[in-house]
Amino acid sequence: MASTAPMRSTTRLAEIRHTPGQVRVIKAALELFAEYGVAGTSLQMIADRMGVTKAAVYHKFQTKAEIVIATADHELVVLEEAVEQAETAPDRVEARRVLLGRLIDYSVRNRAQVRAWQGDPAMIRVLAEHEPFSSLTARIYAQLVTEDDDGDRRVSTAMLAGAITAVGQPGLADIDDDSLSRQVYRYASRLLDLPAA
Amino acid sequence: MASTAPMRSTTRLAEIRHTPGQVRVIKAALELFAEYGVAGTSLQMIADRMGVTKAAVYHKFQTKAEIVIATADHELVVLEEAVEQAETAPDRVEARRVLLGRLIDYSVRNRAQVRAWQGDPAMIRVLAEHEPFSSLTARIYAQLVTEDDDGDRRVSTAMLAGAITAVGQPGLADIDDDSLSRQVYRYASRLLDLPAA
DNA sequence: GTCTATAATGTGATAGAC
DNA sequence: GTCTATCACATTATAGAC
Repeated sequence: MASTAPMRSTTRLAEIRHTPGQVRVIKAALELFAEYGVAGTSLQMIADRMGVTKAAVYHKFQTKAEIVIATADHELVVLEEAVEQAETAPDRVEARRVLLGRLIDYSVRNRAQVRAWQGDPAMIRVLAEHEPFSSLTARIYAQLVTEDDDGDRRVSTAMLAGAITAVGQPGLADIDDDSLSRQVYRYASRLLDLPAA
Repeated sequence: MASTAPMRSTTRLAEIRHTPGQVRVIKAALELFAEYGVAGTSLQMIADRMGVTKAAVYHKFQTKAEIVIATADHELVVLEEAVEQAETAPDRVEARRVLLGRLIDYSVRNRAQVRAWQGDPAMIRVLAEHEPFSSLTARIYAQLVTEDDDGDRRVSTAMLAGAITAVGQPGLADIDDDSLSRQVYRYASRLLDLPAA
């Protein structure tokens, strides 16, 4: 938050490095996870989409869990940047505006992935034991929810998260990114009692 | 809707009958789907939870897809009743109030399942080809979205669906059903421009 | 880095006895 | 209704050649 020391993750996601070969695996895996879910995606499917064999994939990552974590780390870098920017904002309201705007922007521009992700039990299971993720989540919530909040803001924040990730619904596919972002931001501001932008 | 003929599903979900043995499979499957996702749940896991063998499960349902559909049908009966009630409401606003209230009530009281379900690619894949489900979805949206709506209400309705299903988030587990329902209803009313109850 | 080949196990599904 | 036993195949993962 703006007024207290930011909670630093022990590992900064942006510092995690992947080889070009690993990034190719990550991109293929991300598409498939969005389409079939983590549990519904096999290493054979990843290999097929890359046009190589399973053994070639295993050369870059030793287990499937590692691939899941790598895809998460790769995507969450954007959210890490967003929360870091919010943590330097001059006041709480501005911090929330910045963070909210970037969360929505990211979600809209990665609709399919965001939708598939959140709620995927296999992904949740892996991320729950992944320190950088829990740390990042805590930082985001620290910006959006004040410590003395009653149930109200906790509920509205949870609903906000659900509402934002709803941008991936098939029925909204024809709405362009900018227009959708603007509308989502407006409704999200209502939920958080923020003045509309 | 109140003013036009309701779109009838070719099959009424409430008329689908399951044997007691089938219902036991459905209950076990629902728990496991919520915990591991559809793709992450094997027939062996279902059998283990029931304390029987796989063959005993196959005696009640011939394929895994049938189990998935049966769990959906079993749960969606409640939503079918809700939309049927809304369709007999005297006007649109009242219809929306009724439907929204029942959707929220159902979601809150079945938090874990609702959260796991929506967004599970394997579930979506099966339901997409399942006529009673697409028919039911169409009826619900017909109540919540008017035909001449611009993007605005489509977006707010999508966000609403996401927001409601967010009640399953772990951080809200300590909030009791009634209190959570009330708060969600209040925020949901804002999104739909309904007068607060 | 990528391949073929293979191991060990899990999967959906079936046959037939009780 | 439930069981044991089994099938054909998919799965994660490894070994070793090129």
